[in-house]
Amino acid sequence: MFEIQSRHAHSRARAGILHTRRGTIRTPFFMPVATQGVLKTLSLPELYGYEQSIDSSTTPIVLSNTYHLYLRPGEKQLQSFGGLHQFAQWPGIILTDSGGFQIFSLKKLNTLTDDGVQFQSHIDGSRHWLTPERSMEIQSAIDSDIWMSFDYFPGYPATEQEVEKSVSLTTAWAKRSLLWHASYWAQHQRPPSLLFGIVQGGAFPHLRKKSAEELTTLDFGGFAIGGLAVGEPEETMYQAIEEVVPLLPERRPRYLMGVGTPDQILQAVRRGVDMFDCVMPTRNARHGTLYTRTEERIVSADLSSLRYEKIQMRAHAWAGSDAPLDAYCACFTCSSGFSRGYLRHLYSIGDPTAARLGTIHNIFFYLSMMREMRDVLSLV
RNA sequence: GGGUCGAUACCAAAGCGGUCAAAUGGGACUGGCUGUAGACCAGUUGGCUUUGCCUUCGAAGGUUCGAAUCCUUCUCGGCCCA
Repeated sequence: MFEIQSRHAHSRARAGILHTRRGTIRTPFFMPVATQGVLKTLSLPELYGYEQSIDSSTTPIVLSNTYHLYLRPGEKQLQSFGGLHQFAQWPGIILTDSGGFQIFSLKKLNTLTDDGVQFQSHIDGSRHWLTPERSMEIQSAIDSDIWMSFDYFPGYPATEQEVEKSVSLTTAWAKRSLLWHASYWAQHQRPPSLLFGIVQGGAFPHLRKKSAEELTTLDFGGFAIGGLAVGEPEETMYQAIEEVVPLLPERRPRYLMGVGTPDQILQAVRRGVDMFDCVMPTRNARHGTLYTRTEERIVSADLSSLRYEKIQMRAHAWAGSDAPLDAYCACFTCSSGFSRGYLRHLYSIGDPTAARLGTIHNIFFYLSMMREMRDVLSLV
């Protein structure tokens, strides 16, 4: 399922190939976040084309979300369309988050029990139960290719007691997720989806260890590190990664959930992480922050640093500027010849086109950066 | 020419004797966004030697302990009558 192709001489970084039922992906990779089956301003077929144009040797992938798709359009519609791939016209790979993160991000709207969570919809206030089994069931309706087990993350900061509870609940729920997944695919002839477990434990080393040890006794297709980049110091996050990675099986992909900035991704790759997702490139694009290269290559040849700038497109500094957004970028936005002055104008008047052009560019930046990392790792 | 209403910070617009450097919008400027509820949120928007001081509410006078708020004249604008 996962093959390691090469290892970096000066870090734990590795290049590999993850086999899924819908194609293979080269690692390390980044998944754009299409929570509700769209990349907010960009349709999935558009994204597919962009992903392919950046690296044709790997299958495009996006992340989507169980909770959000359950509320709208709902399992029935997803099933009648034959899953999210057909519904959203996405021929690539889909990884679905389990909805566990929404226990945290929508915590004012739910009640936790050992069995699962009762959510109050953020849309109309209606009440819904989400359990490990329901999460699996919904992911089966979405028909995604990589499923995440239903986990519980208490937020940060959290007391040792709260984190302990999140670890034990996450392990219990991981077992239930795994059981459901196994029995579901035993009854179906199609190639099965992968199921990943999620390590919790917050900033407590012994709890991270406990969580990793408990989960790795289970037969997951990959392992995620959850509950990081939520307000803790960056150094704490790196320490947690360094503690957890050696406890995870070498022959399974490692996924750092929700991370992060370009630098954080590089640092995590160096610490042995293979997969990432983050709303940063897309949300920042909508809000006017764009990433640009300062040299032709973003990633340094020794995988030690990145060369880029983060710019505020709304800033007065760009008013009237005829400079290109990013002279080294091949994305639609950059190759169309728009000046920074014009792009600033679009952000300034609040036209949705600004969000679109910015999203295309930032996604290109992130995916190009990952491609460069893979290229560097493949050369060693 | 007569009458009448109005003139407040970048714009619009509250305030109608002290608690006003002046509500609220908009605009502008700065930031922030990390398994996406939120194409959003936050801060600043007269000056300074900033727990306070100075200048400001069309202009000039005046009343008052105290005026953006009351009075007089003027300037400009809207409306009505000639």
